[in-house]
Amino acid sequence: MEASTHAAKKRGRTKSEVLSEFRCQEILVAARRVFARRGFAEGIMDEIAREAGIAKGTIYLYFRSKNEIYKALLDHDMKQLQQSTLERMDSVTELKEKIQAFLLVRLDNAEEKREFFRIMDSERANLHMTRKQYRDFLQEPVVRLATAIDAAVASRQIRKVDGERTAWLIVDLARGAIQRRLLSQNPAPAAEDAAFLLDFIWHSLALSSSLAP
Amino acid sequence: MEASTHAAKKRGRTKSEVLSEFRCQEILVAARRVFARRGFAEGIMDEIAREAGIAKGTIYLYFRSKNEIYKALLDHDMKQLQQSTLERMDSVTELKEKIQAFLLVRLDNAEEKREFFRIMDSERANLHMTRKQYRDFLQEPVVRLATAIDAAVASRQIRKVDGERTAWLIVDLARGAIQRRLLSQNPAPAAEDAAFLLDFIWHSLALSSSLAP
Amino acid sequence: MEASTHAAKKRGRTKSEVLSEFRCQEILVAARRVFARRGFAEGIMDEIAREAGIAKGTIYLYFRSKNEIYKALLDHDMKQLQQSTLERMDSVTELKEKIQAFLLVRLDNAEEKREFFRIMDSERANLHMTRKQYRDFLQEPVVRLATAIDAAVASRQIRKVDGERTAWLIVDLARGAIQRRLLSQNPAPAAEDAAFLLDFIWHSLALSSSLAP
Amino acid sequence: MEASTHAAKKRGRTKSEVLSEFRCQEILVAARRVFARRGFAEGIMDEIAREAGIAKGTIYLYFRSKNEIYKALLDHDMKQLQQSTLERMDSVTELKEKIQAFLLVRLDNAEEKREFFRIMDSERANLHMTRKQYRDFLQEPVVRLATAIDAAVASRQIRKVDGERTAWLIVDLARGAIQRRLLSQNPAPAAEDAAFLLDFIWHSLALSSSLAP
DNA sequence: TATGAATGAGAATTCATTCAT
DNA sequence: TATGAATGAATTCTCATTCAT
Repeated sequence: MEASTHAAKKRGRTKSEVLSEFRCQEILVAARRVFARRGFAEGIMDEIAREAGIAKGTIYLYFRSKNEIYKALLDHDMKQLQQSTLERMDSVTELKEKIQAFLLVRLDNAEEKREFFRIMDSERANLHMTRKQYRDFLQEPVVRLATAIDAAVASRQIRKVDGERTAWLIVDLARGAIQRRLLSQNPAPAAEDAAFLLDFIWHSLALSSSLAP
Repeated sequence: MEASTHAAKKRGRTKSEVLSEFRCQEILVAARRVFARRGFAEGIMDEIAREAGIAKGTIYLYFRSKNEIYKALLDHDMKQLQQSTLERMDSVTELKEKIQAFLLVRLDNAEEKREFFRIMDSERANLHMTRKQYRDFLQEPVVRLATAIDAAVASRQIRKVDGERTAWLIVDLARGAIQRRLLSQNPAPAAEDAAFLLDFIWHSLALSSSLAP
Repeated sequence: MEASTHAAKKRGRTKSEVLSEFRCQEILVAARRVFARRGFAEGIMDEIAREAGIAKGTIYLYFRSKNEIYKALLDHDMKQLQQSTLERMDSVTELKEKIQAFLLVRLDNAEEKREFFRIMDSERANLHMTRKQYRDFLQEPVVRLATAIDAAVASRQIRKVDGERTAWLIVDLARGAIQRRLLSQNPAPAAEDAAFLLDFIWHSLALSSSLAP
Repeated sequence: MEASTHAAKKRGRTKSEVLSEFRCQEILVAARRVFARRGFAEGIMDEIAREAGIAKGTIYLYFRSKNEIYKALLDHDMKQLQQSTLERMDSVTELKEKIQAFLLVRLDNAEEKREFFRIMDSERANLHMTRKQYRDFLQEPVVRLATAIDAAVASRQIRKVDGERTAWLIVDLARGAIQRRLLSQNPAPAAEDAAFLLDFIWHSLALSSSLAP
């Protein structure tokens, strides 16, 4: 895959290679819509084919089975979300900014990719991914957050907390916010939700709060 | 079982009513296991029957359809979780205690009822419940938390926050913790996770923390 | 059957014999209603049981199977219709009266026994009776009619026609009239339909009509 | 078949349309046989598939359900009988000829289409057609007969009778004759039965018969 | 004898996958 | 490569019949 992409850039891929990749994308786009609408079991191949504007049989030239499509879809979308999350996080330096970047990119994405998030929450997503896959998907941004938190602790910017565990809490808060946004008819602007979360989180991490007993 | 039959006779239920209810329970127990394993869609009825040790046709004496079972199951388990959550929360008075009660009861339950939580996270749970039902299910404890938070704000026990929004965050944190516990092989004791969450939340709510910019 | 009935008249049947026959009748009455409503395939045993006010299992103490009930029902009702038809026909002497008697008894019966007539027209009635049974059922009145027609021909009361064939036509006319009555919402009085048929038939049989070419 | 395919190309149907229609016909032919044999209720779809030499699933590419097939079948065959009946009746002018045409076409058809007539007599035919549909099916030829009868009355060709009622009698006679022919092993030639019926009818309608009291 | 819960074979229908064109 | 008709295993649900009480 990488090889052919690379070669293609240099001298133009063969027509059929381009076409082939294009078809794959078309199918995944259609499948994403259909799975998001119908779930997995009812996500019928006929409907994917119709939505992609090709014949049912054609799908099998590009994917071995319905399962395969599902997995490819999950993999593709997870990787993409992963990547844009990391990019945005790496573009800032301060912990608070990193947390904000994380929250914003997740909430924004959920807006654009309702479909993906529906799928991610679905039963099949669980059945199709191993636990390991699922953790890995979440892991990478958690590691960045954790590292940044640990650094902030070390430099006394925030109170002493366990970096990894805290990072997971941030992920949970983002996830919950997204789910509520998906369920609600007229969600508040993403930025507002993000701000509220950041405020909550930052208050918790702040130094020297004088707590009630 | 015998005990309950005995009790039933006193309160006037006929033997067959008791038996009938017992069968219903048996079926629901089996269904819970199977749905948690397989999700909603695949070859379920045969498996539920096998798991319950009865014939397929028998199921239809007690439930009109597969859907019906699913809904009964959701309804039953949600109500039970609801009830035990509210009981524990109502048994204490301070906000911090209420939050702690909420967290503990959710985490404990998740331990006992892995299956229910798997189902609750599944796609079908969303398809089968109206949004309203789903919100209502979460709502009640949220309302209690929100009320308690607002009261604590009023009496200057904690800083000024929006009660309802904050309550939802607490729910999200609990949910996330549960999911991670379900995925992990050897989760930490529930009490420990609860303590960590409570600490995080309470730091955030505390009065007069001096924040970094 | 005859034997036991006879004995019973003399010294009272045993209680259980009476009860048993009573149950049989109850079941047949219920079955007639249900079959007429639902046809055979959908004529569910549960419904018959409910309609008869007994338990489903009980039916099987009196009839070997659903088929058996159906056949018993057909047999019983056919015999009864047969008998009342013959009685009425035998109570008069003239051909015209006999035809009239036949028509009236059929149309009247259809009124009372819509249910039986619905069943008789149903697919199962055909599948359950051999052709022979079915002909036999119709045959007996046909024989009487045919004999009377032949006699009337011999005595020059009517023109020369084939008795048996003509008898069948009369049966057909009665059957058609009944079917139309069953389909119509407000059928005319049975006597009126019968009069119209008799008029039609009698004009056909009359002597020395001067026909158009 | 080839011929029709060829013709189709001229008139612009695609090959697949022709094929599709052909499959539909195949299925209907098979269904007609099976329904005539078994009635509507029992294990039909497998048998239709076997009889048509295709897989069960294939049927559902052409018909939405078993019911649909039944209705299509009824509709098709009724329309066809209707049409040939009317054609034959319209090709002659005299009442007597019209009656004869009606009788002949019905009896002839019954010969060719035993199966259709079995179905028409079955319980499901009644359940599937509204009363209105059923009457309409019979109605059209009845209207023609009735009109012709009324005209013949007006022109003093026959005695004064109610056109419509009399027309129904003719239909009943044809129906009865057909049923008897279907039940009998060696029925007389259709023409002979038709002649006998016509004779009976015509004697009844004739002018100035001097009736016995 | 009477019951009605339990049974399980069998029905219609769906849909992922194959394959001839 | 692309098609979409054909396939048939798998699924849910029904209901005549049995059987323990």
